[in-house]
Order: sequence, then structure tokens, then C-alpha cells
Amino acid sequence: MSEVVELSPGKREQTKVANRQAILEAAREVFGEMGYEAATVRDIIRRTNLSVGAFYNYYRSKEEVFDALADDGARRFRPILHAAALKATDFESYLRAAVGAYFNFIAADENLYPPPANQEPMPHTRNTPEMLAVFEEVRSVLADVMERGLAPKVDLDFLVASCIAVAREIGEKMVERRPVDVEGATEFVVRLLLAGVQAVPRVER
Amino acid sequence: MSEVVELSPGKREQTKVANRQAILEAAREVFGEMGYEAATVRDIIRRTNLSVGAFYNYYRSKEEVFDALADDGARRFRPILHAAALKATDFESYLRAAVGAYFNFIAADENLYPPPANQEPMPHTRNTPEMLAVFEEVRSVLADVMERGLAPKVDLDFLVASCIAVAREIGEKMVERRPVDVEGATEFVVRLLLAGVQAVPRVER
Amino acid sequence: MSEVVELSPGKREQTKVANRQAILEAAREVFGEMGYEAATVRDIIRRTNLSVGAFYNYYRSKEEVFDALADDGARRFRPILHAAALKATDFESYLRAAVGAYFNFIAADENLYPPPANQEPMPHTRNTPEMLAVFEEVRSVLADVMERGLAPKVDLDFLVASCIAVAREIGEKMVERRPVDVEGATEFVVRLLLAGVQAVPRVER
Amino acid sequence: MSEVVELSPGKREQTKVANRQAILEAAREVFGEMGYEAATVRDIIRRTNLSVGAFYNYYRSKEEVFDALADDGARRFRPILHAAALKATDFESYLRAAVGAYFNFIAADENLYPPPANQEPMPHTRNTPEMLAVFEEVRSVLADVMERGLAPKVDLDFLVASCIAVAREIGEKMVERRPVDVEGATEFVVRLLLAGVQAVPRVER
DNA sequence: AATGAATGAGTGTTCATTCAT
DNA sequence: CATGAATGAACACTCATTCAT
Repeated sequence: MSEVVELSPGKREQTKVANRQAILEAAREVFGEMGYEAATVRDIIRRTNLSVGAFYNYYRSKEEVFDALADDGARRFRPILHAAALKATDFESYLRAAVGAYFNFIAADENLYPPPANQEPMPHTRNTPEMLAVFEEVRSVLADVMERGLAPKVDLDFLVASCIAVAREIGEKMVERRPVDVEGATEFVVRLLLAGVQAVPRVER
Repeated sequence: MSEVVELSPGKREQTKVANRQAILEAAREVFGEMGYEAATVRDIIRRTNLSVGAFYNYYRSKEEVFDALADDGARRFRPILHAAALKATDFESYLRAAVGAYFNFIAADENLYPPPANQEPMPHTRNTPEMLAVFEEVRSVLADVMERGLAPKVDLDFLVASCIAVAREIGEKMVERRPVDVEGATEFVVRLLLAGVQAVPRVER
Repeated sequence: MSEVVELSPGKREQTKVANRQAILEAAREVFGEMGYEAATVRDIIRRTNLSVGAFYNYYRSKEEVFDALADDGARRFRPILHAAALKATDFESYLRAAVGAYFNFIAADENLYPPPANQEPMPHTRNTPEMLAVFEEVRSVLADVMERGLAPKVDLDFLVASCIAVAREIGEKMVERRPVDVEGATEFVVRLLLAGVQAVPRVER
Repeated sequence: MSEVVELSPGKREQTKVANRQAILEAAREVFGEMGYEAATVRDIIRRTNLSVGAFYNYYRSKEEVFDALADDGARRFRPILHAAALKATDFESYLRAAVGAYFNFIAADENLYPPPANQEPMPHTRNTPEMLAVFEEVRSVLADVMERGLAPKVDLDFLVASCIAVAREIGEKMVERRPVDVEGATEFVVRLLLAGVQAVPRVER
């Protein structure tokens, strides 16, 4: 009866990719605004041209989009971070490259999807999956630096935790400010951590 | 009409207090493990000897236990933090007192309620309300230090964010280790932040 | 331990009666204001000095107070109606006595418990049980009149239904007006029904 | 994107309409038998082939079906009543047309949905929402008659109340009888009210 | 594939009733 | 008897997921 006309070869395939992406973007927004639990599948598809049913053609469950979001973030960030790391020769340039890359990354994201007026302190929300993935990346980079001896031998876990914590928190503050000052935020974080890591107790390891 | 005068807390009153506390503890655990949204009232009461109905005898809603938890944490931590602050004369002792107090606080809490084998990376969790309240306290203490000129004039928001972030994250790592080393963790955080704050860009105001 | 002092003989018995009555009055108000289903046992006992437990000492269930209320209304109204009926010699005086008695009855009730500002059209309420009982009484009186041939032989069921309907509805309007005009309302109802019953089709029966 | 154009109501659309109607009918029965408060959504859907969830696909809340029921009744009755009123020239024909229309209306309804054996005096019931809507219509018709001077100037509120009361009550009795005698019931009501209104006290107004 | 109605387990919450004190 | 905390079966409603079209 009803027949979908194929306008050009590959059109179908294009649509599939586009739909998959549309769901991902919508999910990014919705999870960011309401948190994983509060967000409903309907909230997500409402921001696309698709139907609930279509959602399940592309992702098997709500959880799966969440995970895909994390993968997506990590996949997009990994090369950036890696490239930045390659140019680094000592701990400072390493740190600066990594933090800078991260801040540029979230600043770019921010421009694409500015926060919705930040209505309330949003009492019961969570980190977006992307953030989680990005933190994973940063963690591995810093672990590597420690391995290669570019930084004093300190409590690795504690250092990693500190760097991630500071970068995350300052990054969050950064994108809340207008204008978004990536330079300034990077400078703050790099100096703080660089001085900090020197002051912290050494371990023989 | 006839009123039974209770000269000392009667058994009934004791039970009520105990039940109220039991619900609070259970809620602390459940919110900690699953986050506010995912946690159900039934999850909470399942960890007590009580019934759904009893829950609502003690708290008017799920939200109310959550808030009560925050109040409870803040109420218990505020005096500790305050006392510590009084003994401090410069930024270092201030920081050490505050961080030490905070770490002792969560370490004590930890002993009472050890984490449940830390099953997975905890997929969809959030901060406990207590943490949030405690962070509020720490924030105000640090803001005060900045006000009184005991620390260099740097970006206040960024500094506060950094301190809270580092303390939180290191605190979390600390309680995951055995034995729990409050001394070491405090030393790490204090040195890192103290050196960091000196290195960070100054602002005129 | 605690001992209830018997101040005078029979005091206990008095209290019991008073409590039973207090519950009844409270229930009358509450059922009237919110309807049977919406009213809760707690709503009722809140208007007494008693406890939930006490409620169940006097009445086995919410349903039972409701029924007791009906019985109470009927018991109080029956003698009044009966006396009025005795003085009547023809249909008019019979009708006038019955309707007058009924209107005086509900007007007196109204004075004791004026309606609570009649906030909204009260979307989902019901008749008070008293009303129901009173209607039963009126019905039996009118049935008797038909039996005794004081009124034309018309469709008995229909006549009874009409009289009850008109009396109820006009009674309700009457108590809503200020001042409450029992005379006027009675006159209206009596004339309407008296003329009506003459005009209505006869049945051989 | 792709849109399936339906030239005639498709099977899906038919099912939707049927389901919507099925819920309405079931609600009509259930509200009629148990009253609004006592009726549960599950009681309603139990009489359909649908699930709880489906109920909420068609109506946003229990209250909404109730209102829809009233609207439905009013919508179906209004034109009938209006047409009847147009043919009337004096109070009698007016009254006869209105009452006749009303009785035909509820008799038709009755044939579609006969009462469930009238089990008991129906302990805690209420008017169906349809009745309420219908009564509103009847009220406005009668108010109009008074306005246009087709009936003596009597207490308007009281007259309206009486007519509605008698029509409702007799109507109820009528549908309980077998066979349902619309003619007879109409005759009874019209004669009663017509004579009654002449006998009732005049007001200058 | 796409659609969106259908499903039903699960959620927060209420309330009649019981029962230890 | 009085008390009021405890109980747990309901309730209205939501939402991830399925499935007929």
C-alpha cells in the first residue's frame, strides 16, 4: 500500500545513520537536563522526528543509548587528547595540552548545546555519560605520564583523582561563565596541579 | 483527657526514635547505592523491620527523607568544622583543620556504614545528600578564608571548586582503602592545595 | 500504674455515651462535607478529643458510623413525624404536617451545623445518611395516606417519589437561603403537591 | 517524514474510536454502580479488553472520563431538548416536550445499558455525570420559560428545583419498570407540575 | 523500517483497621 | 478503655518495552 520512494541510492542508509545520530543528540540533551533516571524514552524521541518504535530499532534500551553516548564522547575525545599528548615533552606541557584539549572539547559541546537557563540547582541530576567517558580518557593519559616518569612519583590514584576532580569542577564552572574563557580556566588548573604535584608527598612506589 | 505522664523516655518513645533513625540509615545506604531517582521507598523500608505505611509515619515523602539526610549530615558536621576553624591562624592550619575534620567525619561514617563491596562502577549514582550539605559547609569556610585575606587573592569560585573537588574525590578514594589513612589523605590534599593556591593566577579583587 | 480515678459513680458510663455521640456528630459533619468515600476515619476523629483506636471501640467500621447516623436521624425524626401525622384529618393537613415537620427538622439541624461556606459545587458528594433515613420515613407516611384513602388513587410509587423528590430538593434550597423560611417552603411544597396529586391520572387499583 | 495518508478511516483509527467508546461505556456503568470515589480505574478497564495503560492513552485521568461522560450526555441531549422546545407554544407543550425528550433520552440509554439487577438500595452511590449534565440543560430550559412569561411568576429557584427533582425521580422509577412506559411517566409529571405551578404562591418579582 | 497503541509491572502515597502498650 | 504507631492492600498514574499494522 504505502511505499517509501527511494529518492537516490544510499538514501536509506543515510537516513539510518542520521536517525541514529539524532537520537544520540536528543539523548545527550535530555540526560544532561534531567538525569538518566528522570529522563524518559519519550522525552528523547520527542526531540526527534521519530517514534518510540523507531527508538528501539536503533537502540535496544534506554541504557544502551546512555552507553552509546559515553562511547561517542570517548571516541570523539580520544584522538584530540592523544594528539595533544604527542606534542608534549614534559609534565607541564602534557598537563596543559590535556586540560586544554578537554576544556576546548566541553566548550565546543557547550556552544552546540547551551544549558537551558539552568532553571534550578537541579536537585537530583547526574553526570552526563560523555563526561564519564572523558574522565576515563584523562585518567589514562595521566596514568601514562606517571608511568613515563615525567612527574614526581606520588600517590598515583590520588593524583589522578585530584586532576580529574579539579578539571571537571573547574570545567563546569568555566562553561557557566560568559564569556567562556578556556585560556584562563586552563591556566588556573595547570598551575594549581603543577605546583600541587610538586608539593605532595613522594612515594618510593 | 487522661494523659500518661512519661518521666523518662518510655519504650514507645525509644522505639519511635530508633525507627526514625533506622529509616534514615536505610535511606542513606539506598540513596548512596542507587541514587535518589532509582531508589524506591520500598527499597528503603526493605532494609528495616518496618512497613511502607510506617515510612510515611516518620517522613511525609521520599523527598523529605532525602532532605532530612542532608540536614542530619550538615548538623553533625557543622560544629566539628566550626571548632576546627577556630583553632586555625593561617591558611595552612585552616585548610588542615577543615580537611582533617571532613576526612575524620567521613571516615567515622564509613566505619559505621561500610560500602557494599563496591559491586560495579556504580552505573547511575549520585552524591549522597549528606555530602552535598557538607560541601556547602566547606565552601562557606573557604569563602571566609578568602574574605579575611589568609590566602592569596585568586579566583574565589575556582578555588572553592578546586578544594571541594579535591577533598571530595580524595576522600572517596581514602575510604575505599584499607586501612583508612586519614593522616595521609589530609597531608596530600593540604599540600596540593596549599602549593596550588600560591601558584594560581592572582586577581586584583 | 496509671489508674483512672472514678470521680463519681456512672461517670465512666457517661463518658462512653458522650464519646459515642461525639463521634456521631463529627461523622455527620464530615460525611456531609466530603461524602462517604472521601471522608477518612481520621477526618472524623480529628473533630473529637479521641484517638483512632477509640473510634473502633465505639464503631466497628467506617460503614457502621454511617449506618448509625442514618438510624440516629430516623430515630429522632420518626416521633416528630408521627405526632404530626396524628393531628391530621385530611390529605392537606397530613401533607402540611409531614412536610412542615421535615423542614423544621432539617432547619434545626442546619442551625446546629451550618454548612461550611459551601465552597464549591462539591463535585463528588452524596446525601447524608440522615437524609436517606428521613426520606424512608416520609415515604412510609405517604404510603399510609394512600392506603387510608385520604388522597386520590394515583400511581403510588410515582406519588411517593414525587413528594420525596420535591421535599428534598426544596428543603435543600430552603436551608441555603437566609433567613431560612420554613413557612414559605412548606407552603410551596404543599400547594404544589396538593394540586399536583389531583391533576395526576387516576388508577383503578 | 513519510506520511501514510488515510483516505478512509483505517482499521487502527476504528479501533481507537471503539476503545475510546468502550472505556466511556464501562465508566458509565461503573460510576453509575459505585459512584465516582468508590470506582477505581481498574474497575473500569476490567470491563473492557484493555489494560490500565491503555486507559491513560485515551483519558488523562479518572476525572477526565467522568467529565467526558458528562459532556457526552449533554452533547447528545442538548439538540434533542432544543428541538423539542422549538415546537412548544405554551407552558404545557413546553413542559411536555422537555420532559418527554428527557424521558425518551434516558429510556433509550436504558435499553442500551440496562441496570445490573439493582442489587441493593445501592449503599454509597451518586448521580451519573450524564444525569448532572442533562439536569443542567433542563434547568436552563425551565429558566427560559419563566423569563418569557409562559408560566406564572413563582419562586423560580423552587420551581426549577421541583421540576428537576420530579423528572429525575420519576424518570428513575420509570426505567426500573417493565415495560418502560414513557408516555405514562410523561403524563404523570406534566400534569403534576402543570397543576402544581398554578397552585403555588405567586411572587411580584 | 516506522509507527504509536497496548501492555503491565512498578512507583509514591493513602487509609481502614489492628494491636502492643 | 485509650492511644497512636504499625500494617499492607489498594489506588491513581507512569513508563520501558513490545507488536500489530
